[in-house]
Amino acid sequence: MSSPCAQHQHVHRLIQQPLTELTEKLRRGARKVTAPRQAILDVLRKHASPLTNKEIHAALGKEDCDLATIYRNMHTLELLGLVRRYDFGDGAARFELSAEEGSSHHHHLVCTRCRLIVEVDECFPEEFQSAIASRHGFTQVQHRLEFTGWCPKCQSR
Amino acid sequence: MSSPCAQHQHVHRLIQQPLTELTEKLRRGARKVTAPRQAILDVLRKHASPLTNKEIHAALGKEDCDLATIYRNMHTLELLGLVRRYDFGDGAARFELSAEEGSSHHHHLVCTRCRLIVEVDECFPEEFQSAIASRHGFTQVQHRLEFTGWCPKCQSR
DNA sequence: TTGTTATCTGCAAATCAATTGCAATTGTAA
DNA sequence: TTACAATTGCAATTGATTTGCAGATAACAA
Repeated sequence: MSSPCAQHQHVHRLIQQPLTELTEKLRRGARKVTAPRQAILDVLRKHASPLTNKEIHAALGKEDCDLATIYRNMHTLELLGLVRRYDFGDGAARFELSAEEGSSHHHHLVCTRCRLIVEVDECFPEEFQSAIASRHGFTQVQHRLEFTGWCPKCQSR
Repeated sequence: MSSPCAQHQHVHRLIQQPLTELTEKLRRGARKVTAPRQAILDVLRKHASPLTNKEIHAALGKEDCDLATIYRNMHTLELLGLVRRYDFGDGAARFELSAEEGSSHHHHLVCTRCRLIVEVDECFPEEFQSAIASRHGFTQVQHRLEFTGWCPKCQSR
């Protein structure tokens, strides 16, 4: 789990880019710290709501990269636990930095008319989840909780 | 909204097919009771887990209809509240009869390795949901709660 | 620095779920 | 039985996501 040769790696990193938890995780997973990956994570850091791959692509400025590269990287970043994937039911996956990377664990309230997304802190009780998991013999259980409705502006429609 | 001429309609229905809540709702929504719709609902009645459109299509026997017809009908049936749509994150929507149509309100625990689906009765507390809705000024708020993990058989993988 | 190598990237083509246009068919109400 | 809107089959299309492949590039050791 920890770096095998911290001193040597540290020197190396200082030369190339600032040491962050991000690069730490990438390297631990034998992944390269590439320009597209840093650019994608930068975009996510600057946005409060989860973004689609297309939105991420549009938000990349001079650090532009191929859309396919973004798709591939979102899988990688999700696998390494750097981003969290959401599906709000409109056909496009959305991503935001995972809890360990800035934002805290939370869920979303989505307006089904205008797609406004609001963060919600309420969460499904952990003890209930454990009970469900053990009752069915499941491990590695996580949950996904999403709220949908009409936001104030869309109610008169 | 209510039947304009209940007596006449009743006779009519008895001749064509048994009066059910299904046909009742279809007619209330000015929808026709067609063979594909009855066949789709029959398939859903016979299955415990939510099915994809493709699975429904495959399960239709002699009552086969075009896949596009199924897609169109799932929208209609969802709109009328006859079926409930789920998204377990593997790219294909799934459907099951809604609470009023046999099954009770519940959520799912899905194995991310073999796609085993188990029903879960635990639910997000109603009072919390109301609080969230009013705090953000939303109305028509519903929630989607899904659990994912590894089922007993897939844990050794 | 330099070389080696596995990982990445861009580009184009391919998938796959879901949607849509249109002409023919069918359920409903009168 | 008639009239008409709703529905269907079929083919073509859309839009998100994936994949094959050849040419870069980051990581690491010499």
